[in-house]
Amino acid sequence: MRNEKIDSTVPRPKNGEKLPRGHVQEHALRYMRRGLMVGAFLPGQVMSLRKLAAGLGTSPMPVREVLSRLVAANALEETKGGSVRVPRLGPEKLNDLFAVRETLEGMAAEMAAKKSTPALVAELAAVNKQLLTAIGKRDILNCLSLNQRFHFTLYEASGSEVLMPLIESLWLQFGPTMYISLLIPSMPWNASDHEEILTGLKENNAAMVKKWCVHDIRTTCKALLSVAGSQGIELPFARALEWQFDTDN
Amino acid sequence: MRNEKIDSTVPRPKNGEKLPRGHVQEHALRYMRRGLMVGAFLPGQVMSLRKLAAGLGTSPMPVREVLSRLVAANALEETKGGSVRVPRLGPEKLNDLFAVRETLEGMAAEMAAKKSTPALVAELAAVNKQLLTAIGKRDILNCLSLNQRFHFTLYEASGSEVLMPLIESLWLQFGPTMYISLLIPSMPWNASDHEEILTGLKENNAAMVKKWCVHDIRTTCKALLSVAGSQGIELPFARALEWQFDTDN
DNA sequence: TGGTTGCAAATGTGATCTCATATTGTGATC
DNA sequence: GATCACAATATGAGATCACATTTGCAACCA
Repeated sequence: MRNEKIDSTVPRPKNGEKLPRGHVQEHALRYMRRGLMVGAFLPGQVMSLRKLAAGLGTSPMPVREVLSRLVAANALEETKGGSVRVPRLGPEKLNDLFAVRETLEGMAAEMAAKKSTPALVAELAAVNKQLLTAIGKRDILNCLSLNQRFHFTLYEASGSEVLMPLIESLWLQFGPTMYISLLIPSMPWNASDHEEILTGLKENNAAMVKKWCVHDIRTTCKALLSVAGSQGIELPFARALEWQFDTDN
Repeated sequence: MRNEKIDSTVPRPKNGEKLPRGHVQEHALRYMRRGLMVGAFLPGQVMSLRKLAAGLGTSPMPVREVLSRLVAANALEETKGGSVRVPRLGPEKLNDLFAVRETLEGMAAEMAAKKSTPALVAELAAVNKQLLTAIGKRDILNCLSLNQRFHFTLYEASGSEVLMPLIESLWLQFGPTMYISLLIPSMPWNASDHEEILTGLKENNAAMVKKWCVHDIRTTCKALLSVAGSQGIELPFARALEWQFDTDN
């Protein structure tokens, strides 16, 4: 993953080429989701419709639709004035969120384990190897990205079209808070749970996979809570942050 | 609940009165959600942006935003042409959906039981009494509505702001299919599980509440599967149905 | 100096318009 | 009579506009 400056402008058709229907919206949605997941938008930050549209080089129209979807997915919340902002998660809601994560992702992990294939194990092992490398290099952004890829690859293997959107909604909710909070202390990254998950998959031990997946989630929750203030994550230098990220997913 | 013909027109301010911000959208959203829950929209039916807007007496704009949200909540799916339609649920997805229901709603029921109050039990008992009356009168529409109120009242008591939206998303997904399928046979309505839930609440037995809540869901799933074809619910007379419903929720 | 009021910029909402595309209906052809 | 092509219509996406409300800021008063 290259952390090069994003070209937020919507890719236009080169010269008289076809442009797919709903192309702008799709791009805007990816941009927003990626931004939320990678910490480009801070908890509490209000998103201006017009500014976002200007940043993307489009009219406010597609952005409105995208923001609506994100509000519906609880990734954003609307203020009394109709604006939307990134939710600030207090400890109690963080606990709620991660309790549901344990339930839902534990279920997905168990389902995935029951239909595991050598190909899946190989892919997960490869991702985890990259993750270990990123950890070794203290490359936090890649740690987060690869950790997400590991989990989602596993959950996708469950084959449930119902579970995935729900899990994605949860990740979008805690994403901004997590990605910001992990910048404060030097997070002691640890992929040992992932190794246990891989072992469980190889042994076709669904219960073991579920157990360590839940353990991984619980560990993450504790880490987040240890740095989360009562009013959610607060960063004195938050405003100074301006993440640059790319949109390839 | 009165099943009078809905006045789909957006309520306008009487005479120079204040009109709340986002009033039209809110009305449209309620209209759509209600319609999905009460079987006004059939699985497979495509929703035309302009027709819906015309029916509501507004411009397509608010409707677009509402449809976006419903798509994000997986209550609607978009066709290749960009239109949206009510999803048709096959048996496998129905199973998926109800497996997640068991997990999520079982969790909510358990949480609710742990913080149950006499007031909650009284309210649930009252709703269930109405439900029994509706069953006795073979008032299917009220059965569905009251059954929903029973479950949601229970889940709300869990106090989880994370769980509720997810559960609502699930209900919106199977709502149309369920409300249509229950019109085919004379469904043997049975609220005995609800009685067990009430007993469990009174005895502060969270495990019992969860157990019977899951049992209730599983029973519903079996009933749905028994009438669902391989391509989702099919009704020869589907097109002839035109439900009239009111929007008070 | 602290709180309040008033004005101006910014913002979201809803409507209207254009355009490219998808859908549908009709007619010609095999 | 069925199929395919083409035209007419319908539809969604995106842009632009108008307006009421909210927000932010600054001047002003206590």
